[in-house]
Amino acid sequence: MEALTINEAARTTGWSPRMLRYIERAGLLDLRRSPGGYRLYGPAQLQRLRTLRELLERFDLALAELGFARRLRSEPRLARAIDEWFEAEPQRPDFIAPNDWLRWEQEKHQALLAAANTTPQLEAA
Amino acid sequence: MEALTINEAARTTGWSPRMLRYIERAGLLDLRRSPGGYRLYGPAQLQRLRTLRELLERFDLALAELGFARRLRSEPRLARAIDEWFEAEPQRPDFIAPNDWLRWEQEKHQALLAAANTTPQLEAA
DNA sequence: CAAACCTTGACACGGCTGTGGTAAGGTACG
DNA sequence: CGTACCTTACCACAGCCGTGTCAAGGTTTG
Repeated sequence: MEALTINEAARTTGWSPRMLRYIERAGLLDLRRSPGGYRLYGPAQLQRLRTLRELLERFDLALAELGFARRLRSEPRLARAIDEWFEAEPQRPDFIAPNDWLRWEQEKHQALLAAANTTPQLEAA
Repeated sequence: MEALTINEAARTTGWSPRMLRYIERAGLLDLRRSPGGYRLYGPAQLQRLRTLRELLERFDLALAELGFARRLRSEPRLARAIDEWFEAEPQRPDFIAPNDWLRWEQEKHQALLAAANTTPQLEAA
């Protein structure tokens, strides 16, 4: 049969079955299905799921953000419009503002980390 | 004085003062400040705010998404990592899945539109 | 100095994200 | 055919986004 069903895939990738369905729905992974409709996970999909996990963790990304990245690649007009907006008017309000946004991003992270620290955090069994 | 304070800027851009502060905080607009700390909006900033509004409407974007786009431009490693992820394994699970994700995106939009239709929707005065 | 305006910080609220459940019903396979 | 597994659909819930509003206190300017 050479392809895993959802629970098996869940076990070998670390995602919950629930999330595997969610990820498919979010357009981040296409799967084939068995004649009866079962999701089938082949080696490529499994690999993709593992790297997905790494990617999200490494950069603290959300699935929705990847979804947006995906949209950027599939809508060149959108990508161009955004580029133009950022490019326009070097944003210098006479005094270059010290990266206030970095602080803002970091606050978010700190909140997350604080929450994570109080959580038991299951290590790989 | 040649620079507007927040309420004046709000009136001429269509954003609420609240949102102007939010936009600054989200890192989408840098401003200079008066000696006393008042936000000062010059012509460049006002223009930027107007085009921002257009951009969001035209592509149905969220501020957070622009924030992410900004992050993409300022973190090349991140951008590369994401590119690689999407590039890897042409995602063909043997049968190319009919764009399920398009439907998913459209559902979101439909919900939004439905909501918008029941809303009075203020035309440019 | 006083009136009008600004600042930050907080509470509030609906809507979406990311998760976890559970129920009702179909599939796989010994 | 029965058991174990899968599917979709829905409820739930914390946390963040986009907004509004209000309070306490500083700034501007006549």
